[in-house]
Amino acid sequence: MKIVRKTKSVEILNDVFKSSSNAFSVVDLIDRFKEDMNKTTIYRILDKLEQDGVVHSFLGIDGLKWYAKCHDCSSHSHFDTHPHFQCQKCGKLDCLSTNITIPSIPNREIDFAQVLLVGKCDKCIA
Amino acid sequence: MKIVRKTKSVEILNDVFKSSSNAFSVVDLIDRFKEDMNKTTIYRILDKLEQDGVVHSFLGIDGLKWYAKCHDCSSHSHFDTHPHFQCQKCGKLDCLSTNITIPSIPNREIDFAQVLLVGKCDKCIA
DNA sequence: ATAATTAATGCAACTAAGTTGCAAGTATAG
DNA sequence: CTATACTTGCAACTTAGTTGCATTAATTAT
Repeated sequence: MKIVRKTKSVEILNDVFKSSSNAFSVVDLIDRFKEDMNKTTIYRILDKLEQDGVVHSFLGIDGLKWYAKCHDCSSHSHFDTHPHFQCQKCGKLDCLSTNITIPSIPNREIDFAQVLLVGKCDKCIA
Repeated sequence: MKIVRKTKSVEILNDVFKSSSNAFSVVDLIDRFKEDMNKTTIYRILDKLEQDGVVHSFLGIDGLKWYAKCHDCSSHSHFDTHPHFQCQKCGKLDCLSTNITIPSIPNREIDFAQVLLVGKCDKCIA
């Protein structure tokens, strides 16, 4: 359920998120660390990091799973309400700091929201 | 690219969206019409209906593809900016009529947004 | 420091959504 | 009614993500 032992794999993945505020897709991480660890291990460690409140996860426009460092997540509220932006051209994805106000809907309990803005990033606009 | 011939399968799927404003997952539709048509056919027809501006598609919280009738979609702007609500307990998903204002982000071109609110529906709150 | 405990890992096999190529069927134009 | 070309079914495939189990390794107790 939580990360208990400091293994090499845990360290590697922790470093990824410590050294960058970017978001990373699991598919990218699997490819990037295919020499270092098995994809199963990656899935399992990311899952635990999320439960520990270190990262949060969400889906990109193609349904792939992405992870990024948590800023305001506790292990109780895993879900940021900040929007994510994905470039349709290069596929890159960022967390935006803009906060989104979630409308409250009558007769419904809203636990969290996923807001994905899709378009072109600065490098791909030209 | 577009629907050209009125086949039985096209009629069946068209009726689904004509007779209801609900959203339907492809997986559900495949199961529901497994006697009537092949899953490949369903994927292909839904794809065309979307290009024709009859329905719009989006991903649910589990990454599954959903379709719902378009209200304000033209075949040029396929993407509604209304939010979708999915119940975590029963899995049901609705289009909400509330409009969401998409923030504009400096140095980025935003083409469309996907807003998914996740929580409990009226029947599952109790 | 060493042994015992138990979590973490690798591997292979699996599941499920969605896609593709091709042969056969069928709606429509003429 | 025939020819054309769109549509369908089928089987095989791709890919993300999951599971079970035997093995390895981090941590705790001795």
